[in-house]
Amino acid sequence: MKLTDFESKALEKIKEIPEGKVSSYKKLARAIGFPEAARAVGNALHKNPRLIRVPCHRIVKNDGSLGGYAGGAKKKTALLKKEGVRFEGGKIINFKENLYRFR
DNA sequence: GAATTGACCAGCT
DNA sequence: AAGCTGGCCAATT
Repeated sequence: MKLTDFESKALEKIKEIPEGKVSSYKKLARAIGFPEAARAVGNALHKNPRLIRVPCHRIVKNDGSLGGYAGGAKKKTALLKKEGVRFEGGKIINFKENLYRFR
């Protein structure tokens, strides 16, 4: 199954996120070139090429909430926790500090 | 090719 | 502060 340009770009951008950092769908979309395509980005990740191919668990909502995960939100939280991101009630505590900015 | 869907976002109530 | 509505985008049916 081939990926579309949009998905490819999104995945590439996500790939460059370092461990322990997170980003939002909106910012990722903006990095790609579609500042208002957060929804499309989320969708691209939802029908992920293969789970684990890209650190999609490092992408959360713009508000700091978890959002969703193809393998289960639980897994997502666990992974992030393992990487050093702290959560509280399903939301990131120092979201801003763990936020990775694309260039 | 049109309509529906979905891991979102911002604004309003 | 929490919940609802409308709006944007690409992929799928």
